[in-house]
This record gives sequence, C-alpha cells and structure tokens, in this order.
Amino acid sequence: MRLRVRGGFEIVPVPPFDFRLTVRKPAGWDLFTSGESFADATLWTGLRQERRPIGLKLRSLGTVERPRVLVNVYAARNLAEVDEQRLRKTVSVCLGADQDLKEFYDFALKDEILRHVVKSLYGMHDTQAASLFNSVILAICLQMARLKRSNDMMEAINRRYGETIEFDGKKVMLQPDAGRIAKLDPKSFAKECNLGYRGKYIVSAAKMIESGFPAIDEIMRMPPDVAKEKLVELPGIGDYAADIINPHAGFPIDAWSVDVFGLLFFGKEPENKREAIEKVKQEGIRRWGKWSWMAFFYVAQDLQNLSRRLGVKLRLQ
DNA sequence: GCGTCCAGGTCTACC
DNA sequence: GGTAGACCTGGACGC
Repeated sequence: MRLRVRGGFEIVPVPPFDFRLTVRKPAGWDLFTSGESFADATLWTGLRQERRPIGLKLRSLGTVERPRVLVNVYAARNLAEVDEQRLRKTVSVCLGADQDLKEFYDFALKDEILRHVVKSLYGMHDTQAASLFNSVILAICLQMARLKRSNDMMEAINRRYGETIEFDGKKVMLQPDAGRIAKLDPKSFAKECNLGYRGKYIVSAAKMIESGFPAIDEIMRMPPDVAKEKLVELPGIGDYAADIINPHAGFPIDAWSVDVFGLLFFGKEPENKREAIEKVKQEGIRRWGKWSWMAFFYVAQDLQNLSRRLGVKLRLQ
C-alpha cells in the first residue's frame, strides 16, 4: 500500500534524550515493527491507528540535552484534526518523551551495577509498544523457544498476515491486527507459521482483544498490579509474558535473563534455571524496587559494556 | 546419522 | 492451593 505525506508535528522530549539510543536500541529491540529502518538520525516506521496503516518518519533535529523530534505522517487519505492529535499523543507516549530520567539516574549512580549502564546509555528513554496485540504475539513467541526460532515465528506471521506500506521511498512491514488473526483456524495458523502450541493462544488472544479487551494505553494507565491481573486473563499470557507486555510493573526474568542476573547478583549462573527464576526475580525487586524494570531494561541493552566493566562474561541475547 | 535434551512459560488435570 | 506433566519445534550435543 502506497502512502502519501498527510501532515506532521514536532515532539520535544524531556532531556536527556538520545534519539538514536531510544529508537534503535543496542540490543536490537524495535520501536514499533521489525520492518522499520534507520539511517542518518532518521527512523522510518509505522503503526495502525484504528486499523488504518500509518507511515512515520521520525527525524532528530536536536541534541541529547536540547532534543527535538520532527515527525512526518504518511497515510492513504487525509487525517482529521482529532486523529492527528491522537497520533501525536500516541507517538509521544511510545517514545517515552515525557519521561524524566533524573530520579532513576540519581538512584542508579549509587548502585554498583547500574552506575556503569546509565553512563554508557545516557539519554536512552524507555519506549512503549503501540499495539497490545503485537506485544502479545511477541510475548507468546518468546516462550519455550530460542531467540532465532522466536524471530522466525514472528517473521512468518508478518510475511503471511502482515502488510507492507510504502512511503518516502521506504518499505515498512506492519504486523497484522487482531481482527485478521481472530478469524483464523488455530491449527492452520499454527502450521502455516510454525507456531506449535502457541497458535491457539494467539488466535484466542486476538478474539479477546477484538471483543473489547482494554487497549495498551488503558493497560498502561492502570495501577501495575491491576494491569498484570488483567493481562493474565489473556490466553497464553502468564507472569513472565505480562511483564514483557507491561514491563513497568515487573522484572521479566526468563531462562536467558536468569543467567545474566544470576551472575550479576550471586556471582554465578544458576545450575537449575527454572528453579532460580523466582529467586533472581525477587532479588532484583528487592535491590531495585520501583526501578526494577528500568534497571532490567538498561542492563539488557548494555551487556557488552557491563561485561567489560565488571570483569564477568554476560551471555548476550 | 540418531537419540535426547531443552529453550527468553503456560495451562490443566490431579491431588 | 500446589504441582507434575504436556505442549510444538528445532538446534545443540553426545555417542
């Protein structure tokens, strides 16, 4: 689908704000979709607004201490004023533009582990997904699979049911919306995309989302424990997956991160990962309290630097 | 080449 | 309420 420029707006994030680190994270986490591209302080990406594909070109015009982000909006037809206002708010929230990192940095600089990562990744804001369903797909595909297979499953879903938008000379793949997946036969879907048992969870979750489950922004506005309680109502979403979808509420320790944080906290990787997950999670929350997620996020993005600084060999993702 | 293990968890039947 | 076992698939590993 070809999109034309339909408007634009400027976002002024709270400094420090490093555009590159925020939209193109060192560990490779995408902002909105795996199909986005980045060059010359510019990100071409896309999302859906009320099912409608929207192309976005985000350009950094400022500096880390005086940040400005110019957003060009591309769509098939003109946007109403109210839609552009809503889009502006969505992009601003997803970029974490209003996040003030000062309090976290003050806390982190007194911590033996975190002081290294906040210096290395100064100005990296925590971003948020634009779609609950896309986060659900990610959280379910991460389960019981190595990272390569998780990526293969998500790519298969995008290839078969996603949508490519073209704008500003770029092509961006958008992930499918819940409405499309909700209509599928779970067994066929699982077979087509090599999802195994996950296929039925994704289709059932899509049906729940289609029938009025709270949207991502509503979830984010809920108190963390209420949001988590709500999220685990979705099929295939348990404790870990809920923390992936709404990370502000938790410390998403899994079979990979249990090695990393086990080594950081206790000086060695646990012998029995499954048994150690709860212990490591509790230790993270005890040490870092309300900053647990930010600590997890910064550490996960800075493993190479942290390995060097602390003289330990942290397993990269 | 073949068999086994287990991976960025969750659900459910059973006690 | 707690817990063992099942669940898809495929790469890694030992033999």
